Amino acid sequence: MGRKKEIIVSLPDQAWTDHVREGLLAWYDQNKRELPWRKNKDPYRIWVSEIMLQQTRVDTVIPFFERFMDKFPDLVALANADEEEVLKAWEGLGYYSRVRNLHSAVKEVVATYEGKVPSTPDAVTQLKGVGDYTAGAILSIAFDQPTPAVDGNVMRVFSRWFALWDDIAKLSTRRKMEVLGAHLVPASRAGDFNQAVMELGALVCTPVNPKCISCPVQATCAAFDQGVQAELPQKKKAKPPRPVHVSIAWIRRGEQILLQRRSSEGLLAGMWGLPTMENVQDEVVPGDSITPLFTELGLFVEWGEVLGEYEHIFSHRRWHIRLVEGLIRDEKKDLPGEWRWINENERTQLAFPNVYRKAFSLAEKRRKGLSGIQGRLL
DNA sequence: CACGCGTGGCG
DNA sequence: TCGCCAAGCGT
Repeated sequence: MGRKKEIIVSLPDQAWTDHVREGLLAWYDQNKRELPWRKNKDPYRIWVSEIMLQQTRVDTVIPFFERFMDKFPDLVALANADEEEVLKAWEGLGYYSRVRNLHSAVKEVVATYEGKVPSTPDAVTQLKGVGDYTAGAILSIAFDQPTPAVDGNVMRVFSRWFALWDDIAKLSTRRKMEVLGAHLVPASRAGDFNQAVMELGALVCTPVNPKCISCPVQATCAAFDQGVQAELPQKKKAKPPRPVHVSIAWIRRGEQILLQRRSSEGLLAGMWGLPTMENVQDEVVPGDSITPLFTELGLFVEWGEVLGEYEHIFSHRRWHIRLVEGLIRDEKKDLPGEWRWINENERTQLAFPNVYRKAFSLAEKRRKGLSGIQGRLL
């Protein structure tokens, strides 16, 4: 009563384990990709790469990682950087709280651990943004500790290898996989072994059309033996993104544009953007209305023409966007800090998520397009 | 446990 | 074209 649910998982015997470790490590030595974070075992570089790789493909991460390392070559450089500069380096990579957590954790390492990434499970896991997987990856890859590192790849590989039908979206399933991983990971080359399983998942044991024909563990794969590799892993389907109607305001004052820094919590936290309103499209009528949002700012805005409409899909929201010109009629007071008038040069210093970069290009294209049409008509 | 949190690539 | 996904974490 009151104790944790026991994890039941049958473990392979020692001879089998020794054998598959050898095979997998040999395959890894022959087939591993040369990746920028594999050049050395600097815990800082491993850490940054693991944060970037969360829910993100290797090919997407590579250029971001290179630029990030040029800008912040070591942990102290990152700790001393301004948050704006750090966010700018993450611009376009998504899941922006990752980098704010990383920045905060790196400062913590400077303050508490003399700038050295801690190497105990408790200390690493306590770092902001570092969960069980990332802790295991850092400890095994950078510090050669025989810790499991169970991510989506590993769960897919294990699900097939051992024919496990548990839903991998469940926490209890991941715990089970961690028990397996802890059993399989060798005392030496722990990091290579963990990366070998992930590399196998990325290159061979892929989500669709796994390349079983060239798989180094085919002979011991339960799913292949039963012909069920296409049905594994079991995973509950994600809910589709919820549609939302959003109005985005393009408000100019001479050469300047009105920008708003988004809240430090929630969607696109801490990023800069254009003034954005949900579910007010009916109120955005060219020629008349003034929204309450701008009234509070002492800003009197008349809606102008609709510059364009587009859609932007987040993981959980589908924004149906109407980009509307706003015409400043009067200004009463100074703007609060999260609001700024910015010209085009200053804009390049700030970090914007893609949804607003699309708005910029649409607004600017639209301006050129209009003058082009006018030129022809007149 | 379920949900919030981005983006780009691929079949 | 579009649904599905990819090296998760915080709450």
